[in-house]
Amino acid sequence: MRVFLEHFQPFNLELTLCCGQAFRWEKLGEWWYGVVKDKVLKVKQDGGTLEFENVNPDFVKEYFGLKDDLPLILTEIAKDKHIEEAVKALRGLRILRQDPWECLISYMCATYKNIPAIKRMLSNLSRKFGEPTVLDGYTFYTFPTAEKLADTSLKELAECGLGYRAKYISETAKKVSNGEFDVESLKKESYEKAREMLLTLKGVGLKVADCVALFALEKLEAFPVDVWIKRVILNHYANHFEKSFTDKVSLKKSLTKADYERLSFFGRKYFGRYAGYAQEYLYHFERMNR
DNA sequence: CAAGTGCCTTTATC
DNA sequence: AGATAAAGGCACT
Repeated sequence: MRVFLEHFQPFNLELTLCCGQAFRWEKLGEWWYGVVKDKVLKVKQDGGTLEFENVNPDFVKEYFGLKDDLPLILTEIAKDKHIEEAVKALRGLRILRQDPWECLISYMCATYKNIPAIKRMLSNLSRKFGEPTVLDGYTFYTFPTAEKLADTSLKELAECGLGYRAKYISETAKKVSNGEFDVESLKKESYEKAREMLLTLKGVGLKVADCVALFALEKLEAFPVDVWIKRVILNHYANHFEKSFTDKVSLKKSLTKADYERLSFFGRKYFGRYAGYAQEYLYHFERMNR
């Protein structure tokens, strides 16, 4: 099946899958393969056509953020020369609508890790505790359910390379599987409420909560601040803060809660209701330019 | 090649 | 409130 993209432009599949928001997509030959919920998706883009198999068109439009009015969003966030440059370079990058459970665990794994390491942890977890599905001769694994991870020993989790994250993930899996915590329902809540709820989980700080809000809960105003975004702000937006603040932030390697909130709040106010899009364009642009 | 630094941070403790 | 240390282990330089 295919979607003709004329009503969904701009869209760039490669950028959307490679910008570091999702960790389990791989390109095998001509096609991109990824597992979402219990399905293996197979996708490729030929210019103005998005071809896919194994899934219905509406799911594709939803998952790849094709329903977002990207021309409007890019116009709204293009507040200055620097982000204009990022938008120009990365036009077509969209925010995915990831599965909240998988996204939560993914970003809990992501703390203090680099992207290759995050990919390895998630691939280990899926291979060991997910369900295999074969497509085109390749074996893919669903992401393990909360029930499955709740029943997995800390030792087995640690063997996936999770380190100290294993106990937080185990604890969260238990809360989700026994119904004490409902990640899915946070989609219905406001950004503030969803964030507050996420922060009650151990292993979830401001950065992780903002990532889950943005990448899975449709809170496009969330503005996660990591080391890269901190760098962007110090290099291009320092004039929005007093010098004593930027000096302090650039000296210390980690952000205090208050520092984080200030930087994130700046992003939300300055870029507006689609600040999350601004964040992702700035993030990827900064990394691209090493 | 070795060794040091950095990593889409958070928690615990003071 | 804010500073500090610790927490896997791999990738990059």
